[in-house]
Amino acid sequence: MPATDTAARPSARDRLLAAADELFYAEGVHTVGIDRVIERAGVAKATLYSTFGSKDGLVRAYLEGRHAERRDRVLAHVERHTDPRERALAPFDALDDRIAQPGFQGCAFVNASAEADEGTAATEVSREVRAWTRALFTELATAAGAAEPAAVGRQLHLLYDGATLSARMDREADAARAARAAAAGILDAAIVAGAVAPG
Amino acid sequence: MPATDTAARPSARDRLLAAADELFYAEGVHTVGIDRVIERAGVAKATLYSTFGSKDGLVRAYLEGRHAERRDRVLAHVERHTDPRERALAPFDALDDRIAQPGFQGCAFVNASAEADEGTAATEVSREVRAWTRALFTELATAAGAAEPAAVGRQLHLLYDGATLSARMDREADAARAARAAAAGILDAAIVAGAVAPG
DNA sequence: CGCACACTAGACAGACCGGTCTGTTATCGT
DNA sequence: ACGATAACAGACCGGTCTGTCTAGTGTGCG
Repeated sequence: MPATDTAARPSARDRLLAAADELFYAEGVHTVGIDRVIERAGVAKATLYSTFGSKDGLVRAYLEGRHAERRDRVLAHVERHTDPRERALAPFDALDDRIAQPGFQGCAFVNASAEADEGTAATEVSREVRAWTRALFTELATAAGAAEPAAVGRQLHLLYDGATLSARMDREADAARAARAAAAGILDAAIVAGAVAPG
Repeated sequence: MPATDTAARPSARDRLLAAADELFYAEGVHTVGIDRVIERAGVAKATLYSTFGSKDGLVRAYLEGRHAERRDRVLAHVERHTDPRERALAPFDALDDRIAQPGFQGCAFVNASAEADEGTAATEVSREVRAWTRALFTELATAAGAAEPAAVGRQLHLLYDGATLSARMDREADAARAARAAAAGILDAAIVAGAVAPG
């Protein structure tokens, strides 16, 4: 168990994953070849293939790592609030943080699946991620007492996607805040409607 | 001038462009190689390079063709209406038509520039397209008497992007209609605000 | 006719791709 | 001390990529 060493060099797996994360996100899954990844990781090619099986396996691990990070970051923002309205808008604050980070390149899942074939890691992980995001917004809209939580959750999701895309394509730093403002309007209208027309 | 022939076979240029449009859009600019394009077009490789200079030149021509098509389609929908509110929402109807078309694969510009380097045709044409779209929404919001037309135009643009993305990623056929409903809410709130607080 | 031009077919170059394999070194538990 | 395990470096494979080049074929025009 070499990971037990104090202050030890990260395992080959971790170094591969870190290198893949940086290169794949910055330059694209298709653009970056295996050789660049193993060079940055300081790892032999055989180790990559015995660890991840294929390039697609590495891509899957990279995307699942991104998904876990995003989930944690978004939920952390949500759980800072108790007011359900604030909780429903919190994902936009999480996105705002992300956009402000140097090297922001948009949604890793959208980028990776833009030209991916069916049945590859990119399309499969993306499907999970999108389902999770949609469910989150729907839950938050329900908790906020929106009249039609499924429809409202979906509209929040549209704005969330639009902001991510605009931040990437237009390099506009305040895209998430613009989306948040629009989301607040939609949400408030739906909450009022829900209160006005109770069961 | 061989194009003068009645019912003649399209020129090599047109066949190349048609083949590129189908293949690049369906499978991606990176995925599809030159050989597949020239095979489908029934054209020699030398002809491609004497006509477009490089693959990137062909990609540029493909994307500019997509831009022209989109511009015409959106403007046609806008000009069906005289009511400025309906005009501002018309792009969502145009998008709804597009999504319903078989083989819809999302935004060609987003897909092409997902993993494109700076300075390539994909990033350059995408920049133009996005500026045009933003200007359109801002104009339409202004004409509709929205209180803050720049902010409203931007929010409509966010929803437009989100709907395009969701239709592609989630295969939801009514994404444009959901976005249109949200846009209508935002627009109406802004028009009321504009009327309530006049110059 | 003869010339210019646009096109076709396909070999070729040089780089890069994902993936396999060989051989070596170091570190572990026993 | 010893065998197993994991990692290393890097050659190698078949295939694909963009782009160039040669050579031959029609076709319209003066």
